[in-house]
Amino acid sequence: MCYYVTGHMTGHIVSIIEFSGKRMPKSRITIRDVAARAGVSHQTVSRVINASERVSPDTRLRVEQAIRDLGYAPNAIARYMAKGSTRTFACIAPNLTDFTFASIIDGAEMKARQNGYFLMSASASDVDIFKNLIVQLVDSRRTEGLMVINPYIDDRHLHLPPQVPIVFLGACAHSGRFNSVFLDEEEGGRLAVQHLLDLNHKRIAHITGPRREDCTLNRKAGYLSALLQAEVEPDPDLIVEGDWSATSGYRAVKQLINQGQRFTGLFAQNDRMAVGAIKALRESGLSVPEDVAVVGFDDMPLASYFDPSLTTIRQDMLSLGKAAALLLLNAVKDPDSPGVQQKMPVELVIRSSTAPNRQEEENPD
Amino acid sequence: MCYYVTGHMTGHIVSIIEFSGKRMPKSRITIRDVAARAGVSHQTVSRVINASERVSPDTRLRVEQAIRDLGYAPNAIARYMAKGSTRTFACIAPNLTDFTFASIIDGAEMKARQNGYFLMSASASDVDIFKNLIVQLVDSRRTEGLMVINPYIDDRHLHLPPQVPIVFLGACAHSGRFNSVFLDEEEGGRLAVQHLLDLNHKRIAHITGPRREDCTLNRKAGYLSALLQAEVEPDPDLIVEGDWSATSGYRAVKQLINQGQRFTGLFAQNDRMAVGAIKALRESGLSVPEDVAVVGFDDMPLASYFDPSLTTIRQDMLSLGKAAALLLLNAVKDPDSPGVQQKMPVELVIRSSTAPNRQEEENPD
DNA sequence: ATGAAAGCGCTAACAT
DNA sequence: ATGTTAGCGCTTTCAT
Repeated sequence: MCYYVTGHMTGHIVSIIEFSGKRMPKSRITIRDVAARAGVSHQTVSRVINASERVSPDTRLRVEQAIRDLGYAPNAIARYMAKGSTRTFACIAPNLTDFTFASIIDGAEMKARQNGYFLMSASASDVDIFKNLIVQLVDSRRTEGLMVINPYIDDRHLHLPPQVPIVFLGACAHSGRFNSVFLDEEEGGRLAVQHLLDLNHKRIAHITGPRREDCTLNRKAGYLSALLQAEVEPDPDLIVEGDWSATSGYRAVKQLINQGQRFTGLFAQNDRMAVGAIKALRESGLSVPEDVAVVGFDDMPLASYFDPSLTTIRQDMLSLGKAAALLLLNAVKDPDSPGVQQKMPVELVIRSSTAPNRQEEENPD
Repeated sequence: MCYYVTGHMTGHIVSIIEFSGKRMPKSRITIRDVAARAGVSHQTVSRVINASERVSPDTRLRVEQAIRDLGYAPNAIARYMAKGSTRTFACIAPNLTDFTFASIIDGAEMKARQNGYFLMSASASDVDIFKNLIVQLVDSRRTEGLMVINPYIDDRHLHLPPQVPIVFLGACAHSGRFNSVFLDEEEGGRLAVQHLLDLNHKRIAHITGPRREDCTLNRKAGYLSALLQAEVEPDPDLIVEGDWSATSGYRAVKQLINQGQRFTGLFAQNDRMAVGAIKALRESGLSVPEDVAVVGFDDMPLASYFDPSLTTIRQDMLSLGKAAALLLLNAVKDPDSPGVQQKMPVELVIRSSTAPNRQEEENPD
């Protein structure tokens, strides 16, 4: 039951309703109010709410009662101002909508909260925004630790502040000053290509991410390493650079086909490009996996619902986020602890884009 | 170039690197340090950093120089402690990974930041976590405003605090105390079904979301309204409840088919269920759109890359988030302002799941 | 076991 | 135009 008056189709402000049931008078119940009511000093109240040592069971009860009576809740700002700690971490990502980023943030937020920390997340599409965020978040001491997702997509890693512990996500830190949590990208590439080799493919095309990103290089290293090990000569003409978008995967395949390249296997560095590639292959009259077997990377949501369902490399982004939060928590506890580089495992998920008629093992959603 | 030592396959901590380039000595440069160096009172420094009124150009320069020399940055906590304002909003969603939620958060964060506010986001999978978050965020005055995504998925809307302005996202507030920003769900349902009717379908199946959610009811109202207007008698047997997951869409269709229901059109209340439904249809030997035309809802990422590409209802979640942030900003400025209910437009996107051989208008990624 | 005093870093309200 | 005095709501000494 909605009280708004209509105005549909055009969208936008529809109606304004009764008075806003005026909010409470900025409830300013402080530790002193509680103290007064309990007939103790404000300090005793402080001791009680800090679950601290020596308070007589009797007064503790009285104070607790007063707290309940007054509906008192400690002011976190004042508290952390006195302590000099905000119990807040921040996470900066290129955007918040990419599901891998979102999963990382979700995981990190959970783990942080379990430990009494909050997480502010912000998106920085370019370096200027990033620099600005650093000032707002770190220089002004709003946060005690920083998570940076994809620090190497541009020069942002050159603008990191010295005051707080930092953890990189999705890339191994090039300097020991920082912590990092990242996937075993190379192993992922290797698993993907090994799988294609096992299916007897020799000419395996490769669509990479943007050249400058670490992750691109590492996945490609895995690709090369698998070929090498199988004694298959890599063909540079089969490697095309994309930009992670489905469209770029589509274009990459069109390009390969226009160039007359022959290949029966294809490894795309993410699922979106793989999906775009499959579309282009079909448009060219090639069927997947019969003519070309395709492997992606990410195991994105609904990867098993594409046609054909996607063989891909699976990772646990939630764990990545949790691990990052944990590193930050440790670094806050022990500021002189060394940077830790933590590599997370990946896993091959075989579906129909490489294995026709294979019984799907599950349909994650 | 990573300095870590190997340890691949198994994952987890890989190596520990050189000393952490010890962080700066908790730089505690305050307004008074600056004042001393500039030879003025701390209050004058405060005036300068607040870009405020009367400071002589001369002293202003001196102060600014001192700030630069010392690398001073104002402490946001202290500042907001003195002012009683944290310049922070919070957003609570069922999870952070759903792309619609993530888009809302991204949009809200941008708009908030443009206006000097930060956004903490947190996921609350159940009511207990939600209640706990309210205490941590609102009662302890960490935040000045609250965004709640999907407040009606459970009883969480009954636990909203009175101290701060609140905006609901994805559902119209049942009470005027709250603001809300929501889609024109009913219009979406109508557009979807009208489209199917226009294609001459009469027997149109409907897969809904969970019964208790507002959004489910509203989309269904649109379905019914379109049928009614076309003088097609709704058949309750064609309506099946899902849970938004692709699997539930799959099951819904299996159920309809097992019951021997006949239908040539299908409207699923979100794209994931639509995708699941299509899979089930195909397994039953029915082709889409020839035997059954399918419409989804959301225009999720890669919706145009499924096979067939998905006809669906598009919305602008980023704008939804921005609008919500704006409402909060207004409410903070003017605490006695009434609750605003803002309805956002939706749009039909026609692709091949209803229109065979249609030239795709674009391939969003 | 409890209280009093000082201060976290800043801003607001009065001085001058 | 600039300085002085009080806090914001809490925690941390240090007394008692």
